Formats: sequence, C-alpha cells, structure tokens
Amino acid sequence: MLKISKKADYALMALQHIASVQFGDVTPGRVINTKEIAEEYHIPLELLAKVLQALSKNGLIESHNGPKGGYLLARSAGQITIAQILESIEGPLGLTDCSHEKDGEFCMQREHCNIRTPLLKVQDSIYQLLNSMTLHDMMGGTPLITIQSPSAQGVDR
Amino acid sequence: MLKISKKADYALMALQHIASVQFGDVTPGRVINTKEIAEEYHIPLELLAKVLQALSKNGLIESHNGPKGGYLLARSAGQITIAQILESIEGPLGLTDCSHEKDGEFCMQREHCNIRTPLLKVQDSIYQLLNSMTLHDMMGGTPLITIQSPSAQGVDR
DNA sequence: TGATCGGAGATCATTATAGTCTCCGATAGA
DNA sequence: TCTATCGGAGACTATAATGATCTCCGATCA
Repeated sequence: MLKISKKADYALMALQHIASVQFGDVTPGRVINTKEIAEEYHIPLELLAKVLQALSKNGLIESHNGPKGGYLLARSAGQITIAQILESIEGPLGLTDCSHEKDGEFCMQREHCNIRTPLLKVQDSIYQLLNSMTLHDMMGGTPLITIQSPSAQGVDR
Repeated sequence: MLKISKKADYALMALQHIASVQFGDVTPGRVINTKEIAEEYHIPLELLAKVLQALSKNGLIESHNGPKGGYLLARSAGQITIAQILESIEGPLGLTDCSHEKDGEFCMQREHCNIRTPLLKVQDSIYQLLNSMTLHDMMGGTPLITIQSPSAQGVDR
C-alpha cells in the first residue's frame, strides 16, 4: 500500500545523482544529461526523459539545450524536499479522491462520510513528514525522523 | 500521490460505522450486516462484501453467519490501528517494490541504488504514524498528531 | 425447511502505469 | 553555416491494478 510510482522512483534517483555530482568533489558544477543517468541506474532512457522534463517544468532542475547540455539543480539540495519531488511527478498528495475536491464536486459518500476529517489529518501529517526531508538529507546523511502522537497506543503487529 | 484505494476507503468507513454502532449509545452490541453499511454510505454491496471478508480474514472483525448475522469488531476500537486496516486491504506498506524484497529478488537499480535507505526511513515514519492512530481516534476525537524532524528546513510550497 | 446471512471464485470494464516511437527546436562546436 | 547532440512534446501501445458484477456455496436461525 501507498506505493510510489516507478517514475517518482526514477525522479528521486536522478535528483540524488545530479545533486551528488553537482555538489560533489570530483566534477562540481558539471551538467548531467539524461543518458548518463539512464545508463548508470538502468532506467529506460525515454521514460527518464519524461521524468526530468516534469522536474524541469516544476522548477526543481534547470535544463540546458544543445550539445553538452543537460540538467542542473535549480536550487540547493537542502531546499528541495521529498514532497516537492513526488508532487512534481505524481501530483498533489491526497489519500482520497475528496482530498482536493472543489466546491462543485462531491462524492456519493460525502453526505454521511465519517472518515474525511481524520484522513485529512493523517494526510497532513504525512505531508509534513515528506516536506521536512530534503534531497540533502537523502545524500549520505541519516536524518532522524521521529513521530510524536498523543493517541499512540503502542499497539504491536 | 499516495492515494489509498476505494476498497481501503470503504474499509475505513465500514469499520467506523461498526464501531460507532457497537459502542454507541443507541443499540450497543448490535450485529451489523453488509447491506446496512452499503446503503448508508452508497457503497456497491458486493464490493463492500469483499472488503468486509478481507477484514474478517485479518482478524479485525468477526463474522456471524445466518439470518440476523453480520459483523462485530474483533477487539476494541482503540486496539485497531489505521495501519492494520489499510494493510488488511492493500497489503503491507511499501513505498517501493524493493521494500519487501526477499533475498532471492532484486531490482535492476539495486546495484547503484542511492535512495533505498532514505526511503525506508520515510516509510518507517509513515508506518509509525498510521500505527499510532486508531479507529477510536477516528471517531469524533481530534487526535493531535505532530511531526518532529531535525532535518526540517521550513520550506513552504 | 426456507429465507437470510457471509464465503469464495470467476469474470468484466475501466483506469493507471510503464514503456516506446517519432518528430521538433535549441545550441555548441567544427 | 552545417551538423551532431541535446532537451521538449505528442501520440501510441502493452500490461497491470482497480472497481465492480455475477454466480454459487455453506451456515444458521426462525
């Protein structure tokens, strides 16, 4: 459950790669093209191209056309959150269809729906979590993410 | 992104309904059948039946056959977590395919994969969150769930 | 003993996902 | 200025997941 798509997966790998090269010790500032990433991680080239185009459209990376072209991070790795990356590929976070319902829309269950509000709370918590972790945190770091919930029951599974 | 399935949605609604009737003021202890829930929330009867059967198999509710039959919670609402409910319907939590890879399996990217470890951390945090909220919390209560992360950058969107 | 329940399997339609193919425009460098 | 190399974009296909339906069975209570 709650699986992210392969495309989102590829986006995370690609951005991690770009960030590590761009801010690494070996060839800092080097522009990275799609083919390089596709071969390194065994990702279908044209599918990865779509992913990078989406990331570019969403302002996470900047593209450079022509020979020796490719991509660079549009801002520092510490300013790019997991939430931003995933949303660039899969659209806004939403546990249910009614998460982003506009006024005109409605679901059949809405009238007696008893779970919308609590689910929105859970959703918000997940969003905070995904937005608190950055690309920088994903690179070698071991971010210590903890959850505090007064309603914790300590139930084991 | 991270949407739960309609079936999981139905499971949450159904369990909330069963819990509220079973422990409510009006007719406590009453057995609730599939048809009642399906009509109340406009859920396709036979699809809801599948959902409830799955919940029964996973030990969250107990079934009673025959006329006047139906379902009851198998334990108190405070001992049934959101994680348990969702996993009963959608299977184990896993952001990526490699979340539950056994030793024999592997993904093409595994060799140079740079995101597996951090994603497992995120996944674990989400699991803690979902496992800290119970069916009881979903009923009228307003559980205050907060996230604390040292890597928080305060990035707005 | 029959109407009312849940249990279970097969089946189908629709949608989402993953991946491919083709053509276009930009550009750096010969 | 020509050309190979890059990204941008649309159409397209195949496969898998989801949502929903249908049918038949066994249990059980009145």
